[in-house]
Amino acid sequence: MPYIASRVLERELKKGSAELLILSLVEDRPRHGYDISKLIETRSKGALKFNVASLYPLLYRLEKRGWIQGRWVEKAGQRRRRYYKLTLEGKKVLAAQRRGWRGFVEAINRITGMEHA
Amino acid sequence: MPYIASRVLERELKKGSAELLILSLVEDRPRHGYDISKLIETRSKGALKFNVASLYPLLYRLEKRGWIQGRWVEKAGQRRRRYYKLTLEGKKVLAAQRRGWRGFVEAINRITGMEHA
DNA sequence: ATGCTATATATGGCATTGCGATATATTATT
DNA sequence: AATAATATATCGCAATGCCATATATAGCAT
Repeated sequence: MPYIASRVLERELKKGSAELLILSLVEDRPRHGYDISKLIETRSKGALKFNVASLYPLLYRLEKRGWIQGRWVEKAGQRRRRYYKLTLEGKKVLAAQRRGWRGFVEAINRITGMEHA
Repeated sequence: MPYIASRVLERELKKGSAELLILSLVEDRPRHGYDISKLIETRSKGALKFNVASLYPLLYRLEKRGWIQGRWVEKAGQRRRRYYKLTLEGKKVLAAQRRGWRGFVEAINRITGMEHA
């Protein structure tokens, strides 16, 4: 029963940054859930992997809060997709979350002695 | 009912990095719980605040895993304190967690477009 | 035909766990 | 006498991440 610490850390950390990730990814263009999950995997080079059982409920929560707005898109020969776009309110939240993220990283680095990271 | 996004983010993120913070703080010298909680507050300039109802159970968990080792220190005119020191196993875990943290930050920055942060 | 993989969304339910609230104990300050 | 700071401890609720599973479509291999 080896305890793989860094993997645990990453799994735990992903939770808190999930909103920031999603909001960032729908910033430039509307995206559907599966697209978001794949983007997170590829852009992080496999370091982060979003479980769909976490992703979809989170998308619903963000939409309920009015940070993203979804609409169904039907296309022949394709399963229907729900594309989410960032709302005006969402833009403000994203800006705040980016500030929060930066401040948080600085705080952690200060405490753990990783200034130069 | 204003939704303070960055505060939510920080609270959520703190969870995952809690182990890294504690292990880092007992790296140079043994420290007791209250000391650790105060250090996190001061070194982060108030950005991070550890709830004691989270801190103490976490210390027990880390000790149970063998990453830190505690011992009671009694001193006249003082409430008894439990000083935790980093074990050999803990040192390895801390190194792995630091690598994990760095990789995680890089992954997030890549995904959210904050390379230059 | 059949099975497997990728795409795409959805959810029941369990297990984890963060934290508000509260408690106990000692010392110093007002 | 009351309050604040130091120091550790825990009950119990609420939040939520994810395993497992389900549904539906399309492409490709066997």
